[in-house]
Amino acid sequence: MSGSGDGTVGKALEVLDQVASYGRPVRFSELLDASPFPKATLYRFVQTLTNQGMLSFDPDRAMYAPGVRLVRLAHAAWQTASLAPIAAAHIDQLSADVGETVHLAQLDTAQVIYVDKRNAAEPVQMYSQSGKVGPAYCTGVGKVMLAYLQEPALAEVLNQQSYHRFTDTTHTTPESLRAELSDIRANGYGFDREEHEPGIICVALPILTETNRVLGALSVTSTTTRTNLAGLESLAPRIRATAQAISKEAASWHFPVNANT
Amino acid sequence: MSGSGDGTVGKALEVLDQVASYGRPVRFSELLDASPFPKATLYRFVQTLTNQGMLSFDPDRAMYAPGVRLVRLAHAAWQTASLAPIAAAHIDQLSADVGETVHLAQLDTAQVIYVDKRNAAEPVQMYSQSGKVGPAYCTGVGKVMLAYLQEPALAEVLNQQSYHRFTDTTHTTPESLRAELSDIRANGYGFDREEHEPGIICVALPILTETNRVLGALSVTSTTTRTNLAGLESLAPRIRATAQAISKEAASWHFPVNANT
DNA sequence: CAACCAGTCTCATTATTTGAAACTTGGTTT
DNA sequence: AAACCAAGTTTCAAATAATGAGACTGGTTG
Repeated sequence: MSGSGDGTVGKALEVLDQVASYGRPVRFSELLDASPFPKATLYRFVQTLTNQGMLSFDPDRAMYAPGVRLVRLAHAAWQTASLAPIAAAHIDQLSADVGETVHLAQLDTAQVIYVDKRNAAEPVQMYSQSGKVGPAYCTGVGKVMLAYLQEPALAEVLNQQSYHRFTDTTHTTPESLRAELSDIRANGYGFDREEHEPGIICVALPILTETNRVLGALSVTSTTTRTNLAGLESLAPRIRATAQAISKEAASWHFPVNANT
Repeated sequence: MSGSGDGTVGKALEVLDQVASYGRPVRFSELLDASPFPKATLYRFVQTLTNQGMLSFDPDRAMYAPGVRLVRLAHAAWQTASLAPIAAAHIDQLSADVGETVHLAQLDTAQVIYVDKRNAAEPVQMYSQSGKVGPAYCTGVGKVMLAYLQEPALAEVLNQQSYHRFTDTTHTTPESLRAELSDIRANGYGFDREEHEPGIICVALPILTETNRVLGALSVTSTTTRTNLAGLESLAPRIRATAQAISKEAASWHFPVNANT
């Protein structure tokens, strides 16, 4: 009942995603080869998106790329809908205190989107860092967000995971993942046990509303050469304080809904 | 023949823009009041966009905001279609050399989008800076980009400007603007003569392809208390060098279009 | 409890999307 | 220079999806 199937708009956005997925300008024919749509249909979508500014077309090379209008829209999204502006000061502090890399992530349907990051060494967030995506089933931030999803949605999201085995600790079935999710709910935090990349471990905590809806997640990442899970676990209370501060600020932040007229 | 009129997709994107324009979460009824669409139609658009992840809906407050999917798409756009990644090193250098604020902008139909910025004092680009928009007719970067637009498009873009008088040097008619555009073509650079904000002046140069298509623009901004137009004019050759370096790099950057199969 | 309002849903009508196929363009082969 | 080929563009009747007035629902107000 969802996925990529609502009407013409859904199909057009599917095309947009496809173009974005190449990470470089693409030819029409390349898109066509990989597209479920017939030539004329795909062509019309690409035309429409282009003259809407969602795609840009380089006439010299006959190639399409994501358009600048997206940059404008994303600015609005990042400012309004992401936790990043609220969280910025808090994660600065957190990163300074723990001396490790901090990630701030949100859930986009079945994927994790990193909306901000603090590198312990080089404490500067760069635009190009925001917007990166990752799998939900094998990252710390992904799992803690899944753990607090409500049931109709959770089942669907679990189905959409790829369960690709990156390392030998990666979850490869919805069942084993589900089991860990209830552990996470019990503890209030979760780990990445080198499930995505060997040598990389993290602790993650969810950022929840008062009604326990998931807003996002925080993680502190390190390597097995510098610390271990117990070491990271000891940071959980400190991270929780940050998560709660962010949540509290988010609750009071929504624009004053002033009385009508 | 253009504007916001292509089919269902165009209308849906119009709604998306509308939501983004508030800069805060909005109620359905607020959107409805300001919308050309009838209730049921607007409702369907908002639903579709929401379950596509282009909008997010906060069920606690019954409000819509731009969705995180946009952040993901914009990452791709910024990386692939904007000059920012290519230009970064060049504008670092430029900003250091001239000791003033440098802007990198691109044209989104009729508006200017700032895709990167270097502040002389605090030399760090922040995500939240990228994506800001401004008027084309009264900014340095805007005018130099308009100056190199080809005629069918130029006429249309000139029509879409608001010609709001911000200061007493602001252009208020397409004609006076057109006149300045030909000066700009003659010189190869343009100024902002306090047209947007009193006390703020800048020099701007276009970034062009070999075929003279507009890729973007660079500007160096200062204040009337620190310098004057002549002072800024003397920086033009230095800025041109940067613009050319960026253009050259952009030309060779497009992904190697490797032979098929 | 009646009136009201925001938000949601229905369904016959209407307009738009669809896509096979034909055409155009520009480059390459024989 | 004719024939060929691949990429991109346009056409048009049939199929499908969008439209929007109005009905419905659930919560709030006087």
